Amino acid sequence: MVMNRKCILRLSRYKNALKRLKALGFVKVFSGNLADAAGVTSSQVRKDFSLFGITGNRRGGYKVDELVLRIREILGKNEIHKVVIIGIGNIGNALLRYKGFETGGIRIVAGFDIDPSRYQPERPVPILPLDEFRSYVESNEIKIGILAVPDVAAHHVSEIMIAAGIKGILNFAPIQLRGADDVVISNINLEVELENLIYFVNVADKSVPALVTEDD
Amino acid sequence: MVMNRKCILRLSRYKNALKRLKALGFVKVFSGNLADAAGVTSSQVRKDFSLFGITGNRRGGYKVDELVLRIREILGKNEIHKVVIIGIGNIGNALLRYKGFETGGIRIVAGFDIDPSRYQPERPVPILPLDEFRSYVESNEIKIGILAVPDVAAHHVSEIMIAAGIKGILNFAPIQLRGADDVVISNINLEVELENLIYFVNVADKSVPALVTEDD
DNA sequence: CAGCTATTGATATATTTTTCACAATAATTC
DNA sequence: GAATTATTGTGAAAAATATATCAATAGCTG
Repeated sequence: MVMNRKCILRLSRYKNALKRLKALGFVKVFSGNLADAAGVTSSQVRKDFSLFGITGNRRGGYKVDELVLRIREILGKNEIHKVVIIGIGNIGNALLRYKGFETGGIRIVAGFDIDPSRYQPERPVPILPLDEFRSYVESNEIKIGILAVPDVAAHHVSEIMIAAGIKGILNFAPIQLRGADDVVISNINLEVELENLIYFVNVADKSVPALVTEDD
Repeated sequence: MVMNRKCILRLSRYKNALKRLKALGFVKVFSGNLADAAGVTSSQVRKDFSLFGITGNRRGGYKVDELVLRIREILGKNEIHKVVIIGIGNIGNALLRYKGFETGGIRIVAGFDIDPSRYQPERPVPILPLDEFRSYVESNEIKIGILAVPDVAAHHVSEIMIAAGIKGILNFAPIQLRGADDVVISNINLEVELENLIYFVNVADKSVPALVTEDD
């Protein structure tokens, strides 16, 4: 089965698109509707679905509720997933306070930092010393962590995370971390993204054909 | 010339890798060094370079300083690029205060919001009423904007940005925005990224071969 | 300074990803 | 309820992307 990261990313987008379509009153959708809402082709939608064995009705499309449930199941979103953050600076703090995950089965449960002035162990989402990271992760069976420390610390901290048993890291530090054998790492690099925009805005200025980019 | 978004993203990463290699004392690099540092193959590095007419010396590799300068030139990073943010909530505020752009030629110059309690017009990086967005963008010739408003407002605000003359949008709202003809949009969707990690961590649990993902 | 060696740059090959095309078929119409 | 139509599901084709190969050659060695 040829099923890759991009395909999963699209699955998440389909789920989001479905949420919007549902809010608009859709009870069933056709691959074309979803394609429009998610910004892809209808072939792509059907192909993606076929990879995961998602089926609809010929001529009848897909029932929105069933489809959402099926996608959530594939994405493992029918359970709650606990997530921790290391590095409670600007970005880490913002993510710690970010609302809007919970509906989707993602719950940020704790933050960690080395700076004692940032500790807030009594809060509902506590900010704890980095020293306590490993025991917390182990006793709470955390698998996913967000890394939001300065670049110089990033590699070191990623090793701490992996040693503690974290299996998925969302990395905001501006260095490209590489996953170990059984650890998945997603890198989000704001500067790289902005550089990309700058590049394409510049070439557009030079009247090269317009460009639209997707994330992935 | 087959030059796509991914290729530009890699160019940014090469630049970052070069910065690190330089700090390590490298004066010249071979495609293999860069490949290792950036997590790609050496063929990929040379292919990317050839697309932009970047040349080295056979047997002599590439001179780090020249290479960095050339890449910066291609990315348009030898000038300062002014960036604005709309939506000074958690994320927007964090980005407004984020250090580490300036070295790279990116400067966040102002934030905008509809909530008067957030206005701070006297700060070095002022937070201004959204009403003033258009005139500010026009008189300061801003081309790049970060969109960090709640999902329900995202589409509307993106139209305001485009109407004001913004040509590149970095979108943090959890809906997939689509670019107009001459507007480039990059979507960063935290929930989608986390869902992705969750998926791959889950399949890894089920002892499927290990997966490592790259951003893009 | 002739021969050797490592590396680029370019072309060819392989792989991955997307789109196309259409048979199968479920809903709708008459 | 037969004919028609719209939509899925999938295998084949095309396009895009990445890797491998190798001749050309710049630098190194003795």
